[in-house]
Formats: sequence, C-alpha cells, structure tokens
Amino acid sequence: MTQFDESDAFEGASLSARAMSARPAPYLDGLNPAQLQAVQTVDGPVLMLAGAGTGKTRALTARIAHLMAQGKARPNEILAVTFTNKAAREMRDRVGAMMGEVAEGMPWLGTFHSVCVKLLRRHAELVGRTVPDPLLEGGSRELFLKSNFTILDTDDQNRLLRQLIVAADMDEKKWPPRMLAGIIDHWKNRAWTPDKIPAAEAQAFDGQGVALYRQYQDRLLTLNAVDFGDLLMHVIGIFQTHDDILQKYRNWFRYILVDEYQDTNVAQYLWLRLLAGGHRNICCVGDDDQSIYGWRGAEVGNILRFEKDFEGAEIIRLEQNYRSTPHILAAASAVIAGNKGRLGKTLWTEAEEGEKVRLIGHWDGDEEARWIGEEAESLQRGTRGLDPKSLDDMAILVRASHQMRAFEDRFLTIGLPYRVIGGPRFYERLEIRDAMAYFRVVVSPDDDLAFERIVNTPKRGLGDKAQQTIQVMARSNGISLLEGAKLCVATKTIGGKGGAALKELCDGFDRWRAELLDGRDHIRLAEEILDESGYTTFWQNEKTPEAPGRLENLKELVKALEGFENLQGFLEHVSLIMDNEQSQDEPMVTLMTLHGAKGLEFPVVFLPGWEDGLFPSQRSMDESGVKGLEEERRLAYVGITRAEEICTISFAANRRVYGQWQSALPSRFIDELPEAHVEVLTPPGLYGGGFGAIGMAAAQHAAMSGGVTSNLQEQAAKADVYNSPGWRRLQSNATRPLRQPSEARNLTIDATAVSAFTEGDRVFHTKFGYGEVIAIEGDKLDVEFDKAGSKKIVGRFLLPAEQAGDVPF
DNA sequence: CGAACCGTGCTTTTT
DNA sequence: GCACGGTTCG
Repeated sequence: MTQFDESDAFEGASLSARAMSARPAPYLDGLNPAQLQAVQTVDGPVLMLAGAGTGKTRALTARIAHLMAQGKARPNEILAVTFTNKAAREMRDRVGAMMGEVAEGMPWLGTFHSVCVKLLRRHAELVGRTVPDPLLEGGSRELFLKSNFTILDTDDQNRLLRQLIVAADMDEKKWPPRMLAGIIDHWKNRAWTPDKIPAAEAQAFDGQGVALYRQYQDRLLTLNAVDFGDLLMHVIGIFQTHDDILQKYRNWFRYILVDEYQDTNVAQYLWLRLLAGGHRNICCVGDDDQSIYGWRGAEVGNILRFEKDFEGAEIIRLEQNYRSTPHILAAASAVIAGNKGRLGKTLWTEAEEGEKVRLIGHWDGDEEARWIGEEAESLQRGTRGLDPKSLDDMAILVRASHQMRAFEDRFLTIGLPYRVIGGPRFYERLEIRDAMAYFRVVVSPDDDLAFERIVNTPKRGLGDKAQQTIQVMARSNGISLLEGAKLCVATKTIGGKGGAALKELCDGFDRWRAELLDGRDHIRLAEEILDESGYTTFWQNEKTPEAPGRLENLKELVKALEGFENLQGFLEHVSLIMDNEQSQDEPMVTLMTLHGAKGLEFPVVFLPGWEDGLFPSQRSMDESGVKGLEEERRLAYVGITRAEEICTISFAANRRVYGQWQSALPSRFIDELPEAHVEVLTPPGLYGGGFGAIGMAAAQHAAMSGGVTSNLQEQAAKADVYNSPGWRRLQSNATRPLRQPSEARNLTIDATAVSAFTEGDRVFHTKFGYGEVIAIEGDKLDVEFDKAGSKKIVGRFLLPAEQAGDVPF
C-alpha cells in the first residue's frame, strides 16, 4: 500500500508567490455589485445563485484570481471543479487572461472526473476486495486496484456485463446489459457500494442486480479497471476509510469552487462535503432553474438545501442578465414560473427592446426544416432591417438528437453549411475504438476486453468457436486472453487457417510490444500497428460510403498522438477528454441538443419541435411525472435563454416517427409563453394565427385526425401531468390512419440544373422517388411526387427520368 | 465461417 | 427507418 507522501503529492507545488503577485490584474473591473460581493466574500460557505447569462463564469474566475492575488491560496491549493472539459478549459483561459501563466499552475482545476482520476491514481492501492478465486476450490484471494488502471467506456462496460448476465443464466434479451449498466450507474451516482444497496432497490434486475453488481466490481478489479461511476465512488471510499488522507487533502485544498452545482449527484455532493468539511471554504455556483440532468442522478435538492448543509452560508444572487433582450428574458421567465419549489430569482436587463420571441407552426417536420433553412439564409443576407448575421451566430437547438436528421437532410440539399455538436464523439466511433483496442493490448497485454474486441477485427476467420476456445484456454490456465491465444497456437488447439491468422496476430503483438519497450517513436508505432494488423487495409477495401471518412478519422487519431509523449499517456487521457474540436474554416449554423447548449449563447436561436410528447418528452413525463415535466420546463428555459437577439420557437403538426406519420399538438410550454412578448408568425387560417387560437386550432386539428381515443383518456386519468388545459386531453398516441402530408403536397426542391427540365417532365429523386415537374420558378422546381420517402437516400440529385437509371439505389 | 436475408424494437438527454 | 441480432445458406 502506498503511504500518503506530501512531497510528491501535488504537482506545481513549487510555484512561487512571485508569479502571483507579479500582476495586479484588474480582475475586479466592470463587475456589478452582486458579482463583486461574490468575488470578495472569501471565507466560509458561499452559494452564488446565478441566473442565465448573468456573468457567472466571470465572477467565478475573478474569485479565483482574487484568492491568489490576496495570497489566500497558491494556484495549486485551489480545487475548482466543473462538469465538462469545455467549462474547465474556459475557466483556465479566463484565469490565465487575468493572472497570466499562473493558471497553468492549477492542477486541481478540472472536471469532477479528471480530478478524481488524479486522486485515484495516487491512492488506487487502497481500493481492494477479497474475492473468491475459481481456481482455488473454496479459496479466495485479495485484489487491489493498481494506479495504472484503465477507464472503461460504455461499450466495454456492456460487454463485461453481458458476460456476467449470461453466466448467471439470465435471458440477456429480457435483461439487457444496458439496463443493468443503468441500474449500477444509478447506484454509483448515489455512492452505494454493493453492501449498501437499500432493500427496496435490491429487487432490481430480477432480484439479481446486487449480486451482479458485486461480480462486476470483482471483475473490474481483476481487470485493473474502473468505470466512470467508480472514479468518484472509490475516492469517497478512500476518504471515508482513511482519515489521515482525508485530512491531508482537506488542509491542502484551501478553497473549493464548484460550477453548475445544481447538476451534482449524491456522490459528488458527498465528495464535496468530505473535502470541505474542515474549513468550509466552499463556493458553489449554480442555477436551480437550469438543472436538466436529473436523469443522470443530479439532485436539484443539493442546491436547494445548501443553506442547511453549510450553516451560515452566504447566498448571493446574480440577477442582472447581460445576454438577452427584454422580450426573450420575459418569455423565459414566464415559462419557468410554471415550476414549483424554485429558489426564485428575478432576472432583469438594461438591454434595448429588440424583437419579440417568434412563434411559428408548420404542417410537418420537413417544412419546419425548410423554413428554418430559408430563415437562416435570409438572416445571413440581412432581413427586416437587421444587420446581416454570420451563420456562426445561429444555432438550432433540439430536444432529442434524432430531430437533427431532418435539418441535416435539408441543409445538405440547399448547401447550407452546418456543424453538429455532440453527435457520436470522435473517440466513440467504431474505427477509433477498434484502433485504440489495438493500442491497449500493446500497452497492457492483459487487457482482455480490448483483445476480445479486435481478435477478429478485421475478420481473420476466428469465429465464436475459436474465440470460445481461447477463453477456455485462458481461464483454465489463469492467464490473459492474449497468452491463452498464444497457447492455443502453440498447442495447435486452433489450427488451420484461423490458427495461422491467430499466430500472425500474436506475433504482431509481441513485436509491437517489444518496440514499445524499446522506446520506439509512438506515432510510427501506432501507424505500424494499424498497417501490419491489417486494420487500415480492411477499411481501404471496404466500399461502403462511410469508409473514406473512417480512414480519415484514423489518420486524425494518429495525428492526435503528437500531443502526447507515449501511447500510455495518450490512452489515459482519451477516456476523459472526449470533445471533438471541429475545424472552423467557414461560418456554419450550429445544430445541437438543448442539453449540449447549456452554458452557450447565440445571437440567433431556433427552437424547433415544440410539440407535446416530443418536448416535453413523453418519456420523461411517463417516467417521472410532474418532476419530469418540471425538468423539461427547465430545459425550455435553458433553450430560450441561449438567445441573445432573435429567438424563434416552432412546432409541426405532423412528424415522421419510426417511419410512421404521427400528429401532435403544440407543446404546453407554448401556452405558457407570455402573449405580450411573442409574435405569432403562423399564417392565419392554418393554425388560427393567434394565441388563444392555438388551443382552438389544436382542437380542430385533433378532430381532423381522428379525435379522442379511449387510450388517451386512460392516460389522462392516470397522471395530473395531463390535466393542464382541457383541450390538451384530446391528444392521442394511439395509432390511427393519418393523411400522409408529403404524398398529397407539392414539394419545392432545389434543382442542381434547372435548365435540364421542362414542365410535365417525369423525374426521379433519390429521396422522394418518382414525380412530375409541375412548375419552374427561377432556380427552383415544383415537383409533385408520386409517393414520399419510398427509397433509400443515396445521393441527392434530381434528374430527368431517363437518366434516373444511372442513379444507384 | 461469413455473407445475405429477415425480424424486432427503438430515440431523450451525457461525464 | 434503421440498426442490430438472429437465422439461413453457400
């Protein structure tokens, strides 16, 4: 076991006071009285209740600067935690701007996870268990985590859990690994170790949850691995069982700052309380109205009862908003007012009037996307007497990521540049994870999960049977899969073609490992691994449309290695740093989820898809009732408050869901918008065109699409979520025949070469199928399609029908 | 063993 | 509508 050793415990400890006092930075300049108070109330617990756009980050970083300038703490004695790497980076940059290079000396500024990794690497050996050893009959052995542990991602986690579920003779279809992962995560968010699961929860997962959880933790120890939840939980465990260590850190971190406190879960809360327990110099910043992570264990309660937890806490409200126009602020405030149990803030602004929040209804989702695309273009050109806006200043914020597709399709068609934030992240992509698995086996030959992943990727003729043979060989000899594989080759247990391929793979790993130990340049080594293993070739031979992109990504991965000293260092960082920075060569519209938009701001914001069931999400309401609805409402609040100047909310009456047309009513949040601050753009006649009229139009709409169903009435009776305005009860989720809007309507599609067409032409479009040109206007064709969306989207060309034969589909 | 075909279930949100 | 897992066939 390692002992706590102060001499090497803290990087940057030698940073001198000189660096700090060198600059009398004007970090207090321009702060308003509330912000000043938040910065200068230095000792004891402080809760900064900061509304949206009130300069919270500014105050927080000024506070850090102040602590250092006043000599209250050296940079490395300040613990500043955020939730995202981005927020951490921003904070570091800002401190840097105020205090110069001092920010570099802040090793404890980071996300909860990254700080915990640091702590855990120091004290990993203190995490251990006595586990039964299958090789010693009835015997057991002690296992400890080692400081070079690996951090599992979701995929590894699921694979591990699947093994355990299968081993427990459970039906993995009825009891999917993802579900178990969710349950375990839920427990870890509460810092519950297997021994501490409350009886009421123990029934989870067919009564096997706790047993599987225990086995899972044992397996993790054997693999010398942790998952995300472990990072916090292990550290808490160490603090709770080793008072000397806790005391050292309590003394070391003289000031603690926490961003987005409303997002902390129980484990994070316990962790903070343990660390702040001595001096109580803790400053938490948050906004209860922006708590949108309840589903991943965040407890709004943490912020609501801060005063009780830290007696004598100073509560400072930041209420002057610097971001949005009064109309936007008023709309957001009115919506959030619908929630109960808020701490309550009254945001105000000195900004000029500006435009009202705009509301528009559309017939279907495609039309919504089309309208937003055109609106973005006209804003870019300059419209309604407004200055032209850059596409960089525009964002489309959706509730769920699948909503993005409609916009991507449309923007590709019209050639509007866009960027998607928060899609599948770089390091979560298939090819990247495969490549990393190779690296992992080279760096730690015992990494069975990684080996399993790539043993037959690319295909080497090693199917289930061969893999099983390797498993058995490894397990019965108590060795890793790689060693097991070598043994299989040596003993000819696996022969033939597969055996030869396996031998080549094993030899490869031996060779790469030798080179690694030899200290060979890691970038070269990485390239070599990917080439010699056949992985690069595999993608080169693949003729699917995404293959070139994947090769590109692999190149980028190798490039990313340049920033690290060696492969180990790279692998360590990767599991935590998951942002993919996009190149910013040309202005682009940003497309992201509402969750992803938190903390950001844009002059122009579009909020599409405000329909009941989509937003607020049906699932959220079904699972968490009023609590869920309130979280959705906070999400609406977050969305509106992202906008600086122009905020446009929209909804569609019809939308394709799972390839089926479904109709929906305007979101109940639309009813909560204050009329005085909203301009309704919807053409009169279509949806009523007025505020009170939305309800009427919705009723008409419901009547048109089949009226009340018994299914809905049952639901309505069940939960008071449904008991808001009476007409809303008309909503139905039941399947019923719907008109298929795109079939019946004329679609206006941009043509690549309009001159090739004349009216009456039969045309073929790879998305919409066959149709007929009924009008030509400027550079646009008006086409009536026979049938909507019947073929796969391969390209996006509109061609005269006689050429259509050349289009692959 | 692997390619091709068929059927099922799913979409909130993420460190 | 699509991805994924399972089954079938060569």
